[in-house]
Amino acid sequence: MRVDVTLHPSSALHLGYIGSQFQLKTPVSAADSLEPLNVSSSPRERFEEYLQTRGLRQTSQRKFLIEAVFEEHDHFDADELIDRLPRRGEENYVSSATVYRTLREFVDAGLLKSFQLDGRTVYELDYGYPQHDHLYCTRCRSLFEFQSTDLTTIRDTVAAEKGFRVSGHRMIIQGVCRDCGKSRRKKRKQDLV
Amino acid sequence: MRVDVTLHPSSALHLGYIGSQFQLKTPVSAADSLEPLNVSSSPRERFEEYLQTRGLRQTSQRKFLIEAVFEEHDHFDADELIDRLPRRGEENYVSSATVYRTLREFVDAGLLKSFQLDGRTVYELDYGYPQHDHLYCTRCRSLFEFQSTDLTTIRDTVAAEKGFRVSGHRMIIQGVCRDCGKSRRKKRKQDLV
DNA sequence: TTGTCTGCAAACACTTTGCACTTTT
DNA sequence: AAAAGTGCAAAGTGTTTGCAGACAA
Repeated sequence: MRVDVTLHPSSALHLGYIGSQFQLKTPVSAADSLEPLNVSSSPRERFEEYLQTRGLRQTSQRKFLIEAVFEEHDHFDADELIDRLPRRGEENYVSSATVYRTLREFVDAGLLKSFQLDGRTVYELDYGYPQHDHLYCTRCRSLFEFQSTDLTTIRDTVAAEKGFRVSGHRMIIQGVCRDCGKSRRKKRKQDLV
Repeated sequence: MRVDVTLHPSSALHLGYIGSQFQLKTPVSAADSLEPLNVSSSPRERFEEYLQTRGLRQTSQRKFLIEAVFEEHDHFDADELIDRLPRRGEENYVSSATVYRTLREFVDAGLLKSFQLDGRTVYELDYGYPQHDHLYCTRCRSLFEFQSTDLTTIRDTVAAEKGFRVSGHRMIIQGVCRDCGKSRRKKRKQDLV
């Protein structure tokens, strides 16, 4: 089963770790990115813990992937990730089946969050990052983050009215970003189709 | 190209029609559905207009599909629609290729809106319906609608801050609906994974 | 040793497309 | 007659899965 937004089931544990020593690298491509929170252990330590408590194994592929994923701080999909991993035959090659399997584990472990965009599954770092939502530029297809507590308030109010027990939400604002707006400002209506 | 939420490009025209004679049937399955607005022409008339202005043709399949789609007022995906259409060999059979093609046209024409959920494309009536968002029950997988002008206000504020020109948004609140909450209230934590 | 994990290839679900034929204009 | 639309089957995507051998515990 695949849910549009997958929240890690072990969020209690997760929250327990917020606010101490480990600090994630600041996002690179990220004029608009949010500051990471401090967390008590690295993603890698956290994942080890997750594996241990479930009797799962620490394989070279999993170790390699966690480094690869947490090196970058952008949104990515499975394909983009696979593209920047070693090819078949090269050292540290990981099959795409394993990449898919491992990404799901990262989501379960609370390290990544995933959602659907343009038909594919997009992942982003979750562990140590504050809750946020996205602006999506339909022209250049990039994602920008924003935070709004008001949004959460509305969410909870609406949910309460309908008798819903909330587990999360996904808000995506679509439009044209500043840069794309600049470069193509004079587009005529008929071209917008 | 497929965008998570597809807004019809001809919304100016669309809006021009709100507020007159034609009134869509009230949604059926709809304890939680919103009231349709009055619009000046039926979806069918609107689609004819759309076809004419583009030099496209009125085929029996298109006529049949528009009736079939606007008969129901729920959310649906291509598969569900195909299921309630005549089978191959029967009268009025429409191939699934044509169903897919036509659904895209309905979206272009501003009759339907589409978005992604659980990996598939979900459609809902747009023409003559007010802007709204969704609650999604992850247990029974049903969608409920809600309206919130506050949400739109937040959206516009956020977008303005980031220099975005907004074309739309998609908010989905996930959780467990009232009914599902009742029937499985005593689930233990370990089962929730 | 035991059970998990991996890579491979095949399967999958959903959607799109090329093409020859049909239909609308 | 010309252009657009349809059905069919085949091809695409993006992702999952069955299985035999590889490996961590």
